[in-house]
Amino acid sequence: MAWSLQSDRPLYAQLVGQLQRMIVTGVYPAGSRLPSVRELAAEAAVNPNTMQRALVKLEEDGLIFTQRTSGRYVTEEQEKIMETKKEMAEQLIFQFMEDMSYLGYTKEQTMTMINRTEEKSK
Amino acid sequence: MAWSLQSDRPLYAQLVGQLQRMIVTGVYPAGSRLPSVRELAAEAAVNPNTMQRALVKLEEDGLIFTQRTSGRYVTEEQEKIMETKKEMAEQLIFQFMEDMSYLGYTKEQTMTMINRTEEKSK
DNA sequence: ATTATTGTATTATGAACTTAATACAATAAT
DNA sequence: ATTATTGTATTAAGTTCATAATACAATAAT
Repeated sequence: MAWSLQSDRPLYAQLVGQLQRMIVTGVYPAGSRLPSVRELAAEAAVNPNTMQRALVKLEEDGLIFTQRTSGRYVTEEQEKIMETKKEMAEQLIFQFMEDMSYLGYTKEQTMTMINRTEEKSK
Repeated sequence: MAWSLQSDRPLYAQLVGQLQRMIVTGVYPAGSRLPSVRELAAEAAVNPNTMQRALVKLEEDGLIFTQRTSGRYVTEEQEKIMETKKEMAEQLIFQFMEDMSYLGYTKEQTMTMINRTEEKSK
């Protein structure tokens, strides 16, 4: 899963989302060490300050913690991670259904349209 | 449908989306006149310059046109409007399914989760 | 003990966005 | 004919965002 960044949203906000995604999908498992700020920034091709800002936000949310000069680590609490994943999915669903509703589509109509789409290959 | 604006995206971009939505859902029917820039800006509680920017974008997309000093009008082409609505829905679905896929959910799993949600009341 | 890496902080610069305050030409309304 | 409303343009100011270039203390690695 590459870093996909657009231009119509603040970078740091997008980084938060992508890092969350990497954590809840096991790219960085519970308890594992994250690459350093500088490494992550290089990977995502952004300024270290910007990556730092995203990481601080993740720490505020309790998804990662900092070990003084050793680096940052994903929380040990597997439950916290699973809960975050669930919340992310629920938020996606809620927002999507609301958007479709605003466009005038009922749940049934939306389901029908989804069924006609191609499954994303792995 | 009220103006719901957040802070993590440029205002004018959000205004474009909301205006599109109002047009494709018939709040402003084909051929009808839009409120003036100043009126729309007041409604949305934004600066006229910002609303102007959004309207220019809508005009570039061919959804509205300008009559010199009389005001702006929704396109007469009903097909154009329906097509836009369809594109908006397809874009929502594609993005949603991709996001869910990134979280590790298959189409079937996603459908199941949607089925468990409450239908939004009208 | 020395070196390298860690997170963190600071200052400066520029771009994008938004608001504010006007102003003007064209024309619809009166 | 006069007035009001229309889209449009301009200039200034402030905020947020992002990058760049450093610097420093703590500590892991050597």
